[in-house]
Amino acid sequence: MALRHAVLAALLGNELSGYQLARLFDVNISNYWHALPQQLYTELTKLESAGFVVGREVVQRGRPNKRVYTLTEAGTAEMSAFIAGPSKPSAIRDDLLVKMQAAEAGDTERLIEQLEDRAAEAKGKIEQFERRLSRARGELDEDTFLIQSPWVGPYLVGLRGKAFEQEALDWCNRSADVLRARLQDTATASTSPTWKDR
Amino acid sequence: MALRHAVLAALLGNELSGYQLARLFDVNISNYWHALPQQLYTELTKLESAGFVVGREVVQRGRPNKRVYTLTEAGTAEMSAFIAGPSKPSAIRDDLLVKMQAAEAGDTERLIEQLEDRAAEAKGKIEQFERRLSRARGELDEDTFLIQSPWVGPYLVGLRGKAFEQEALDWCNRSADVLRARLQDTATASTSPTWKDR
DNA sequence: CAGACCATGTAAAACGTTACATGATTCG
DNA sequence: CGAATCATGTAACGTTTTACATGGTCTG
Repeated sequence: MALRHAVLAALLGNELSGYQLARLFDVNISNYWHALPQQLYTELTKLESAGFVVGREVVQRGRPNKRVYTLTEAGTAEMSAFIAGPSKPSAIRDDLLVKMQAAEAGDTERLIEQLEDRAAEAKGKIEQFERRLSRARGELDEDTFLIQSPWVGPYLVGLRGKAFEQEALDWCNRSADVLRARLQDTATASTSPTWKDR
Repeated sequence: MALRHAVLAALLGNELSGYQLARLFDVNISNYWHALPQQLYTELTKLESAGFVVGREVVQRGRPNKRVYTLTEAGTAEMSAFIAGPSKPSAIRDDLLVKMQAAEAGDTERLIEQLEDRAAEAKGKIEQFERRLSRARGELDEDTFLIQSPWVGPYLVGLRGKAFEQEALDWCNRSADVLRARLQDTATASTSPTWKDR
C-alpha cells in the first residue's frame, strides 16, 4: 500500500511501460521514492488486477513489444483519496551519513573519497534537474510558469529534487574540507614530534 | 545488514539502552535513518549474540531496570569495514512529494494544509538542531570547533539534518504559496463567468 | 562481436511495520 | 486518577532486496 501511490502518481497523465517507469524511478522519482524495476513490474500487474490501471500491448518493430499502462477512473479516485488521507513521516536512509556519524572508527581518507564521489554525482543530478526544469518552463520565467501552467505538481517536485541535491553537494564539500583540514593537523602534529616531545 | 550499522554508529562512544536508542532514533537519527523501537530491541539482541555489542544490567530505583549496551572491538571493526566498503545509494520516501506530484488529482486546499503542517514540523526540528549544535560547540565558533573537537562526525551529521529541514521548510512555504495563488486565480475566473460566457 | 539498451518477469530471503502484550512511576 | 515516561519484548503480516532467468536490437 505504499509504492502503489508513487506508481499511480507517475502514471497520471503519462502512458508508460514498466521499463519506462523504471527509468523514471531511476532518474527522477528516486528523489522522493526509490524502487527497483522488478518491483515496478509486479506492482503494475497488481494495479491492473485491482482495476487502477489498464494496460495495452504496443507492437514495435526493431524492439521487443511492450505493454503500456494508463490510469483508470478508479486509479484517479484512489490517488485523490490518498492525497486527502494522512501522510506517513518521510523516511530517509543514507549510508554516507551513518559513516560520517561513525567517522572516528574508520579510515578518514576513504571517507573523503566517498564524499567526493557523492559530490560529483550530486553535480550531475543538479544539471539534469536544471535541464528538465528549463525544458518544462519553456519561454516563461519560473513565477509566470508556476501561475499559468496547467500542471504544476511535477515542476514543484523537481524544484525539491534539485534543492536536495544542491544541499547534498554543499554538505559533501564542506565535510570533505573539514576532514581534510583535520588530517593536515594530525599530519603536522605527528611529523613534528620534536616539538611535542620537549 | 543495514539497520545494524546505524545502531553501531549511535553506540560509538555512548553506552545506551534500547529505550534511549529509540528516543535518539526518533529525534536525531531519524534525519538519516528511520527505525521503530521494536526493531531496535530485536537488533540489539542480534548484535549482542553476534558479538558486536555487550549489554549489562543497570539496576535503578524508582524506575524499571534497564540493559545498556557498549560496542565491542568486533563491533568497532565491523563499523570500520562498513566505512571502507561501498555505500548504497541513499533512499528517500516521502508521501508529501508523491501527493505533490499528483496534485491535480486531489483536493488542493487539503494539500496546502499538509504543506503547512509539515512546515511547522520542520521549524520545530530546525530549532532543536540549532540548540543541539550550539550545545556541542560550547564557546567556540563553528570553524574552530570543527578543527579542534576530537569528535566531528555527529556534528557534521547534525548540520546536514538541519539543512535538510531548512530546505523542507522553504519548499513547503514556496509550494503552498504557489498553490494558493493558483486557487485565487481559479476562484477569480469562476466568479466572473459573465466575462467567460461572452 | 562486445557492450549497452530495450523489455519482462519469478522466487527466496531479508527487512520493516502493525498489532499485541505487560507493568511500574511520576506529574498535573 | 488519567496521561506521559520509562522499560522491554513477540508474532503476524506486508514490503523490499537479491538472485535467478531470458532474449532481441542497436552502436561502436
